[in-house]
Amino acid sequence: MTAMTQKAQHKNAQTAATQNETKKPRKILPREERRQQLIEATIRCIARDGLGSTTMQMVTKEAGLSLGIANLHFETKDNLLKETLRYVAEEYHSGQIAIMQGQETEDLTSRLTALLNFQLSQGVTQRQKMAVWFAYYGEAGARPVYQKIVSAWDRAAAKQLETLFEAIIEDRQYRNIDAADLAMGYSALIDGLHLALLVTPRELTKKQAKAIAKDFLQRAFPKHL
Amino acid sequence: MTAMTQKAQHKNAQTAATQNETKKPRKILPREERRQQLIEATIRCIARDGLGSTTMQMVTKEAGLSLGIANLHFETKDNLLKETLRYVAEEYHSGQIAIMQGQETEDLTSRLTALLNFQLSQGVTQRQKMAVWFAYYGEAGARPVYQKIVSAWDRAAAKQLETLFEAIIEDRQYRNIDAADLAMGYSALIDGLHLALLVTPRELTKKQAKAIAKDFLQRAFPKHL
DNA sequence: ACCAAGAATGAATAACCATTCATTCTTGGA
DNA sequence: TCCAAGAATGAATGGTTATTCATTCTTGGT
Repeated sequence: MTAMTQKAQHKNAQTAATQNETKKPRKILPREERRQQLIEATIRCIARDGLGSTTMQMVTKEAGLSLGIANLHFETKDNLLKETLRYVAEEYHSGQIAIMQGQETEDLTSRLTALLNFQLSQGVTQRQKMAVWFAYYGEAGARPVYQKIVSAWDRAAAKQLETLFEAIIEDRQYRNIDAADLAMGYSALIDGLHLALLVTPRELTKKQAKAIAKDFLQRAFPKHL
Repeated sequence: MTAMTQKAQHKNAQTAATQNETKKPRKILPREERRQQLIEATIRCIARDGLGSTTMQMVTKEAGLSLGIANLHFETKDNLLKETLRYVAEEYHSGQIAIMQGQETEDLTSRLTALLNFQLSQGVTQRQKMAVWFAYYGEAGARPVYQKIVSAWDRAAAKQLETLFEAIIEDRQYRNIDAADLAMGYSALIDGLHLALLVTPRELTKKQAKAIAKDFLQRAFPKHL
């Protein structure tokens, strides 16, 4: 390492994210923008190659940047992965919560269908997102940090769903229904459908998944659906 | 680092699996026995440390054996992981199938509850098993091999469940129920409950999970449950 | 136009890990 | 009892990866 670094000329530089070309015009951007860029590259890598075999080299190349940049903005790989999970968890859960407590409509039925449509929407059910989601769940058993990141959002969403179900039960006086249990069951059903869409997409279309989820709600709340 | 790594003598040797003691009596066993021993050690490692950070060193130490033994019996790490998944998948799915097509009872209702009790039994829902299960699902998006290993069993179990539901529908002439969709919904619910038991065990007991699954079936087949 | 601050780069480093294989040990058959 | 077959061991190897940091480049303020 005493010798000068003579980098010679290798200028094949393919910046995958935004298709650049022959050279490499170094660009300086604000911290937050770079972080976002790296998080999104990380999502793409995890979806394509799995959480286990995603490397810094892959992520930074996917982002069209240099190897050292991830450590510059996230300190460690571990941090980058945690921030990526945080981003995906926040996107999904805050979307749900917004619908459930949103003022757009007081109508309980349409709020319910809006929730269902969001949970099985194109945006949420794209392979990329679901792959990331389950990659983290797969490691959650061994990494309490991941559980902690998700659990705060998760609990909030569960609470909201329970409240919504309680309102529906009250609205038309359903009998022998426990809002908490039903909410847990519905959430589990949605998770299970996401998993099926990811692992066996041949056996289940998104349309079918929606029909199945709607069926669940119809059986529970026949007076509303 | 050109010098030899002279880590001297560290003979604390703890063979975690079967608590051995001071020395190390080498033992020779038939191939199948060793393979099983290593698969079980692998399961424990994946559950404890995650699929991503499970190393050969950990697995062989967990089994109380030497580093080279896994390669001796499984050729590669990749193979060991595949065989481990195959073992877990077979155990779970063949258990289900045995119940569904078993001759023990012709009674549809008790067959249904037997299935449910198995799917949420102590054996199936122990952290160790579920952690392995979801660790593999997490990588399935990026590793078609894993999908293939599970999919054959999965399809068989799905077919059986559909047949069972068809028989139940026929038995008491339920109307407006699609056996295939309902079977898919039920399977998704069970998967989702397994996930919840793994990731948020604080929010869901096994008893609760059983109640929720039974609830689903009761709503679908009120004349049977 | 110029320059200092600091953003970006990537070669080098140090650590880790799967796999190999020379050697040691075990055991069933003679 | 003795020995050959082959099971088990673990140090060594080669490849991969996260992380560091000296160097280069960009840009906003003057």
